[in-house]
Amino acid sequence: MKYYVTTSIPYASGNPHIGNVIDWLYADTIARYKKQQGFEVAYSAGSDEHGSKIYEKAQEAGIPPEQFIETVVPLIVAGHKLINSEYTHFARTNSKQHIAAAQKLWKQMGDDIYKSKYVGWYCVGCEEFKTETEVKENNGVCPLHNKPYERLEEENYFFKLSSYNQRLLQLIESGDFEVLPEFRKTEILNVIKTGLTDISVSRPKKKLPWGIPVPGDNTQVMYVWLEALMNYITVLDYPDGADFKKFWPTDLQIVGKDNLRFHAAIYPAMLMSAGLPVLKRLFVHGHLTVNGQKMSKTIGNVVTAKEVVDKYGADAFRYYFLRHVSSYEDGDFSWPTFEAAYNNELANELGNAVQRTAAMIQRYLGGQIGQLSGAEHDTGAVEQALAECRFDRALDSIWDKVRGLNQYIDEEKPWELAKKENEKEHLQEVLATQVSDLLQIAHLLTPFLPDTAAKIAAVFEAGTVKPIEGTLFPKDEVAKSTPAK
RNA sequence: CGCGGGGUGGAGCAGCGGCAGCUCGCGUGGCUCAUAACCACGAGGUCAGAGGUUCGAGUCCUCUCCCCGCAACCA
Repeated sequence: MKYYVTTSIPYASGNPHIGNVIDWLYADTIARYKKQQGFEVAYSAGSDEHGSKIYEKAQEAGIPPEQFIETVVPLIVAGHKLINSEYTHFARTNSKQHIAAAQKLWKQMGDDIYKSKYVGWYCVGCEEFKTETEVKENNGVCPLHNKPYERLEEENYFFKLSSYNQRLLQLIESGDFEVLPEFRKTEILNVIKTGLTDISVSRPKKKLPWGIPVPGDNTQVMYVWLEALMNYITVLDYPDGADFKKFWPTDLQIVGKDNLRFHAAIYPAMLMSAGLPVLKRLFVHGHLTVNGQKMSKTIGNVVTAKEVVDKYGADAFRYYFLRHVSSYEDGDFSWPTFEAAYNNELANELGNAVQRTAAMIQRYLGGQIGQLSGAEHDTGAVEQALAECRFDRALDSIWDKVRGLNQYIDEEKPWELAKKENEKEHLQEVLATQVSDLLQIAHLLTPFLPDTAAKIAAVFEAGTVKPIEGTLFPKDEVAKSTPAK
């Protein structure tokens, strides 16, 4: 039983965006879940290291692009560490392995790639082609350079995407390639139905020196996104590597909604063209807003994963973004909402349930838990939610259990049982049920909040209560260190 | 008529044909094992608007208004 989950790789031009981090969070949660279920799991992350933006940034910094990307990759790696994202494979598109494999794939696509001329509006000042709309909006004159756009021809390689229309429709409609959520499937089907056109997949090397050379034509380099999409394959050491043979095809690809077209249309077409099995499933998540606004440097509302993790820890970060950011739609972050979730749910409901249970066992039973009830737990709701990538719902239903436990404690009133000599046995049963519930909760929580789950399990696992040093989700500390905003 | 999402108590959301529900916040009460935590009860909604289908509509259909996102080879 193998499971391969892949995440879109961020462009290595600077610090990773919190949107990238959310990608990893979903992937990591699924990876841990599948591992828990006994699957052998591969989880790939990486960095996209070619293209004009990186080339320009490197020039600005006065260093060669090879060197520039080495300054960015550690930031991406650090981003994973920050939130406890444990990828098994890391794709670097400037690695020898990737370059060689990408060229192999290009050749594998055979006649689907052909040379043709691209004709468009070009601004000599900007040194780039402009879209029809942009040209129209500016009345045919580039506002930056105050020069009219020129009609220009350029030789490019093209990918015969148009010939995959029918096969893509069939693949997606049949569910052989599943697109989640349903409305994204509708969306991409509409796009495909209006007709996909062939797309340019290379650029003249003169204009874009930083890329992978087209095999057999060193005047052209591959378009960045084309070879970037190949990372999911090349990272497994395509075509002969053991990992490729074991893990391909991808079971679940995770992308943001901005990437829908690339990953739901172009990418599967490329795979078909190269004669490879198509990925099985694509999960498209939404974007994040801050205080209801799009995150933007201009507005100045950019929130980084680091700020949040530094203050509250990786598990609190994971908790908020998995539960309170909608898995399907766009989600919002704000400090007050985050802090409310932290205090009410993590500290008061979960943390306190652990604490009161541990304290009562120490006080009433001398720390000895005794016989656990072998009560059956219903985990169907969590499994169902995860099967649909509804991380938010999955945590909702785990929290139903947390609340249920607190209610149970209040109904049974162990502190009263403790006063009655003839209720000793009943008391032990009640407390054992609490422990069994908490162990169950910890088990369910493992993929979502790995550290927290391990801490809870450690308190009760041994049969004797081993209190946590400090507190799960300390409230006071946080209140002190974060004055009201 | 480019494509998609959304408009439900103060806030955030669920419900998608059968008594309007959840969390937060607010009010009242209970409890004392616990991280000033926990539990119960309550107030608060003409489900964006109009029309239609139906025994019955947030829920289906039509139209309108208002938000948001995506796309238009330029990853």
